[in-house]
Amino acid sequence: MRLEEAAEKLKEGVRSRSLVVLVGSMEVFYEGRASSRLGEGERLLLIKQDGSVLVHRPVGYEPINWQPPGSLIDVTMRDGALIVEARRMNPEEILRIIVKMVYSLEAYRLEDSAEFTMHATEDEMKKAILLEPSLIEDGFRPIEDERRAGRAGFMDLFGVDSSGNLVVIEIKRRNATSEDVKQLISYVGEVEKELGRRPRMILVAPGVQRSASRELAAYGVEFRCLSPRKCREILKRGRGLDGFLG
Amino acid sequence: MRLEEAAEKLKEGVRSRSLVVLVGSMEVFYEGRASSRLGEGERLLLIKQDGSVLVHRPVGYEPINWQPPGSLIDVTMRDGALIVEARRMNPEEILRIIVKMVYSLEAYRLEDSAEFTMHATEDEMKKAILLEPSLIEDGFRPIEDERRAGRAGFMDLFGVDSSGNLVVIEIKRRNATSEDVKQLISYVGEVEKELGRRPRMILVAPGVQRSASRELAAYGVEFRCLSPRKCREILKRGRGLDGFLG
DNA sequence: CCTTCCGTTAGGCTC
DNA sequence: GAGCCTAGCGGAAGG
Repeated sequence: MRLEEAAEKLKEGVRSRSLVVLVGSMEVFYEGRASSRLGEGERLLLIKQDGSVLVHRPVGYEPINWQPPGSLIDVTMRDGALIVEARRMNPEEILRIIVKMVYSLEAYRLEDSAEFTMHATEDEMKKAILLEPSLIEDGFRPIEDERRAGRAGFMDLFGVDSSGNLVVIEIKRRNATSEDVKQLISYVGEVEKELGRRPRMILVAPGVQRSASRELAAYGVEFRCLSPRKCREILKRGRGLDGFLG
Repeated sequence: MRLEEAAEKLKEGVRSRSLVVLVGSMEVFYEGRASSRLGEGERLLLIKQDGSVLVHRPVGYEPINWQPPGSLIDVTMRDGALIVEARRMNPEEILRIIVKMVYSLEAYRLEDSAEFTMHATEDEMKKAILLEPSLIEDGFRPIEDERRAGRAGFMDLFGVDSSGNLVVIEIKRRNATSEDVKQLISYVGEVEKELGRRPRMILVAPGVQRSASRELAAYGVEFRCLSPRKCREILKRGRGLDGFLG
């Protein structure tokens, strides 16, 4: 496809807020928070309906260069070259793409209003524990959700065990880090200040990083192995029974 | 395009390790570390030469669903539906795309061996300071780059001031957090243990988060405002003069 | 292989 | 709007 023809099609696609898909050979320059240069090569250029711009190389998950939604897109021919510029302010950044050859260029008006749902988040792990407190241990009773721990922040879960001891629970959907242990300890410090009793500390996660496991022992923090996946199964079962979690 | 025809073209594209670009209507299911569902809608499906898979909605910088490089891709027709599955293990995850309609489907063998260069990273901030140590203060002399601070990790920069005091410098390309202050303090603790002298602590960043600014004062950490952009200008000037930084 | 840290992080949520 | 935190973070570097 001739570059002049491509320029017109690109302009029209951007003007009509279409999804523009261009495959061709191009150079890319970026200047803003950082700056980068990418020599000529064959790539995919994507301009979305909201002004997002993505330059994808033939490999890799991530775009090599991009501009986030809301960028102002400008298509021009200058000295026989097809130039696509995407600007944003705050921070002021510019992405300049010099298209040398166009193998394919199409614009689409796509309709996508479908709902996206994501499960097995940290929040769902908490819901599973509330549904089945014995996941922590027999006799555990949750008392408060997201209780404030002074200036340390909010505890994931606060409850009592079968002996009446206070229990502070920190939930992580990924392997626990020493940072998570510290966080739990800081909560417990606040609770002790406030209530005058030192609670048990339980870290709930699918696993523990090695560095964190040392600290668990050092600070007397207990660990319960629980994965998001298991929680999801529990919730599914729970929903199947009465569906009260919606 | 008929789904059967698309399936054949997809299979061939994946087999020949091409970049496959499909625009059409599809549902998406993901199950792995988390799980997600996305109802039918019009989207762009990208399958890269290295087994990366990206599903892009018409808006937004990020893919709504994806699979990283190295995924095993499987294209099948089942009950009249075109199904693309991308699996990975470790962690075990599966992405399933049910294609209902195909508006466009092309496969490309792209050649892209161009070099990518990026400037104004944290590393370049350090180079700027090494080039102009007075950015820290008059009389500052850098001694060591990435000096080990016991088990605390590696200091960004280690030097002495005009009075002969040791100076530990931590560089951040973004606003400094209280985490960064803690990191700096832990380095200094190790240095003090090792050398028996307590160094000055200087945090270099374009700004400080509010929470961190309290800690700066509390722990006697000094702050120098320096942005990646300014560093880039300094390096450019330095290169312009003699280009010895290559 | 695992751990740690950086990113033009982006995106979401709170204040 | 600014600040702060999380992510199916991804990716790189180091051990």
